[in-house]
Amino acid sequence: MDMNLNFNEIEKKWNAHWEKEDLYNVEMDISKPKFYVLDMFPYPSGAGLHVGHPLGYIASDIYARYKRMKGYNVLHPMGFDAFGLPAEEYAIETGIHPADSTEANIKRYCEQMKLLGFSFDWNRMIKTCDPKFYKWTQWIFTQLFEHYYNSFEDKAKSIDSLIKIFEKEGNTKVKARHENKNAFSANDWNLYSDKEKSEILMDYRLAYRKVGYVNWCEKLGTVLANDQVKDGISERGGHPVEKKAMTQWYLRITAYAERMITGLQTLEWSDALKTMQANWIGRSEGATILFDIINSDKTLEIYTTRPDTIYGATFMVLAPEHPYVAEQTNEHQKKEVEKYISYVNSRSEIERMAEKKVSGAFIGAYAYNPFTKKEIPIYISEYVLLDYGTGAIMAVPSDDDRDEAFAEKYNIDIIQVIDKSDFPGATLHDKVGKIINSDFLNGMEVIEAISAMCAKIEEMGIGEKKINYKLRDSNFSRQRYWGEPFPITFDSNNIAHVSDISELPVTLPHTHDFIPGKGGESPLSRIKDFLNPKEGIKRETDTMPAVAGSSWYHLRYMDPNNDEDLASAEKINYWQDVDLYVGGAEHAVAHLMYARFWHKFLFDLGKVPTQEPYKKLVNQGMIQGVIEYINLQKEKIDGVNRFVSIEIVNEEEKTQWVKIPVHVDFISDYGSENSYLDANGIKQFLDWRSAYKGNCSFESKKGIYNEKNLPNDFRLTTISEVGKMSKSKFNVINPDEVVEKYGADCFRMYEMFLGPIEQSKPWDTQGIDGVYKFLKRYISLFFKGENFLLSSEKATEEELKILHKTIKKVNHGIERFSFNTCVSAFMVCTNELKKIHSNKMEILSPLNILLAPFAPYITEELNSVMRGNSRSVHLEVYPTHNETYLQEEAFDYPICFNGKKRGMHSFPSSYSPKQIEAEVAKLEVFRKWTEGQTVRKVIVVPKRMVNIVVS
RNA sequence: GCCGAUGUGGCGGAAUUGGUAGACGCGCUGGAUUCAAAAUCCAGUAUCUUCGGAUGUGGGGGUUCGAUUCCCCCCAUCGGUACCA
Repeated sequence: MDMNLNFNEIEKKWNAHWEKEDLYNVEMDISKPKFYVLDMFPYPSGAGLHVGHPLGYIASDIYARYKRMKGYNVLHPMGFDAFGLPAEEYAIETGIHPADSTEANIKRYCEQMKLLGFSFDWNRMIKTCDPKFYKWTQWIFTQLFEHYYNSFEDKAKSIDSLIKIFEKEGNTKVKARHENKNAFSANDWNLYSDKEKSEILMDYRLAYRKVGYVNWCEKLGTVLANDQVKDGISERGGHPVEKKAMTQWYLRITAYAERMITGLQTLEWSDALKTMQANWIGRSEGATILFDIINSDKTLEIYTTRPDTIYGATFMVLAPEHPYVAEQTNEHQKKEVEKYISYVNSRSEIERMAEKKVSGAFIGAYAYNPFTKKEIPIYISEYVLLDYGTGAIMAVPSDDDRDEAFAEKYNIDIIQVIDKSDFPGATLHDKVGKIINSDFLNGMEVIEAISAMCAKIEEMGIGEKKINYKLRDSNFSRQRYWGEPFPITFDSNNIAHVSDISELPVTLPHTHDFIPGKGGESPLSRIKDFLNPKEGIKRETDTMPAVAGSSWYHLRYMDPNNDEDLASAEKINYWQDVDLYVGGAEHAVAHLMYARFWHKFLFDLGKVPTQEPYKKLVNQGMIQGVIEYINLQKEKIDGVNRFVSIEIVNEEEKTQWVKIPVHVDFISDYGSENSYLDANGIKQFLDWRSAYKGNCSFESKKGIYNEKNLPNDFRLTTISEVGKMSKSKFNVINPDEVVEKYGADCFRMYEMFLGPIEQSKPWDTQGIDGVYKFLKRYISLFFKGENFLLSSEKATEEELKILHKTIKKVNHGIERFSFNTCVSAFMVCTNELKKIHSNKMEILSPLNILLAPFAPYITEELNSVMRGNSRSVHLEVYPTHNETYLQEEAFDYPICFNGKKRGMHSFPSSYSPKQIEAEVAKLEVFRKWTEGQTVRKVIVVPKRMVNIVVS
């Protein structure tokens, strides 16, 4: 072995070795406790793995290796989230089939990941686009279709059992999550046609079809989920999005809203994430109240969280789309209402978000306030949303700022009903104060009044307590090619049927005609064999969204090749749930909500033994890239493009310049404040953007040059901005070159050394030399001169202290997920051992084991030389520290008076604080110091100080 | 607006969770080695200072013998979210 290790060589050697030995293969083993460490699997993008991806993978790998060495049976798999829009967009651009580009990207990702020495069990690799995998995604969908949510038992039950109830007693006694409120008897049910029955059942299913307003993106040719739309623009591609009524598949996630809220308490997730989820679900307690409409037999149902303020309700507001608008508007107001509705429809999503105007129209009808006994006008306004609550509100201008603004604009009475004078800091939203002007509620506190009013309306039979959620059922249809087909067929009556398990998977047909159809036609509808498998049978041609596969993939890793079940009961029972889940916070809502929902559903089916899929979750921060631009003058001068170094562009003229992004590969001093393009970089830039070739000038303090006469020391300073690493910003840094230069171990340790993994930070390689130096110094511990030489002498007390101190710090650091402090501990340890020229086997062997999860290659190599190729260092037991070596014989205690240091004294470190206190009192100096003062107390902080408090 | 997080040297960041703030690394300064460079090693590196100290963890107050850590108010940055009744 050579002291100047060739990292790339030993990486290749050990990778091959580990693969041959199948070192990281894991099987069920009931003799060991299990531990499941999971990374959010990546979407295999064309840009390859960038330096940000591995941040989480390295952390989870260290933890997985650590747990394995602690005696756990660790499941640590990796796979690919392979369905989705980007591959399809790429396919439309290039004609390359998504299956082919995805496969190529996966291959590249695998190679890159293997390079980094992760201990994944590659035998368990999964891809969501693999029919063997999506067979079970489809199967779960069939189960959602075949179940409804029984609110009485608070779990999903089969549709068959619901049909039996309908046949016996109709739907009046059924407590379930559904939308339609029409009641029917057993007799009614039995007389319904198949078509009618199927429509009623559809209203109960957990996977159902309905007409809904969806986010339609014409450019992408598909429907998008709410969280794929940002500011009225699609997250992917930035195209405009509009509301459109379409018949779509939905998943009744709202049925699980309550369980998803309560479940949060059991999770070891960050508070930030838990509140994000809680806000997304948006639970609110309130009541529905019925208001009679004057001169009509109809009643208007509203939802409010503040029934106590009903004496202040001076008008009603409906959503413009509310069904009553058409039937209750009187002749006189018709014109105005129609005008308002067309105004609302003309306003795009973006406009509505940008400017919130107070606007509305009176429909000419009145409602009867059952408490004030007054007739109050009914308005429509866009600030009331159709799909929240009942789509109608009682407006209390004294206690809601939107209602107040509306009342002011339309000159409606405002009646104060709450006296908040006892609560000076309280806002309109705070539920505090005394009720006034409210008859029987007068004098009550708000909280008290709410329950009194709830009781009253229930007694009067005009309303009831109700819990509402902001969470909406999730749209599950995409009119796209590259996704899981639905296991659904329609018969000649257009009744939907799910495929039997024997017919699964419904394979995605191979075609090159994957361009989205106009107006929401799915590409699959153009494939006749797929569309009409049999005479009179039509298949569903939409596909599932990308979140489908990732909602349950954690279970498939447990038993990835099972053709009989999504995973065998035995294996699910053994592996249970994910103990540690690591991934980016960008999936905080969508993916984690779906996964929790599906997991709970599978729990109801008895498929999984746990309520929650991911026990502990760590969100790694993003490693951002620096985007580099050069300045180009907007106007060409004599047909010449003028590029100017930023230090000579002055502030006022900034508007005359445009920023041209430059590929980071051409930049010198990348990531530093003074990054620049040198002459060579400019040449590369011109080869890359050949349109500028031969017609541009470059200017810096040095002077103006063209590409032909550029001096070698020319520098064009660039503008650096921190932003997401992305192919389109030309700032993706792949780990490959870093690994080639410094080695995988160094790359791993450097990424951990950057700081806490939860934090986002821009990538820079400024400090990587420090880690590289550390590794070289570490290796040099094992050498004397050029020769590998370790001493078998017994270790000294001092050496043992250094070792055990490090073991303690590293163990503690790993447990807290604070890997940067672990790396520091290794550096300190190496420096200290180096200083005393320690080269004892007894010290270096355990130290090497300690370092193994961080630097798997180097430690394996050293281990094999040290112990003669015996056993992989990764199969060793992780060292634990021995307290006795950490104790010092004596410790110098600063003696302080009221916190001020007055002297030092040495006490044996085995002394307890009490013993020290007694000893201090006996000291000669103590008497001298305390003369004439009262000693209030003596505080002994072990290994820190003795403080004497006097007054 | 609301919710959440963060704020410590020139920089990335430590601090055993209330106990000597600035570990470790980068950068910088000086030195050794070298014909020279790289590499390596050694020393120094918060600020002010009359060299005894004084001041310092975004700002202001509080609790405490003692606060980066706990409490209250304010400021800044980042992330999420928004007519949700």
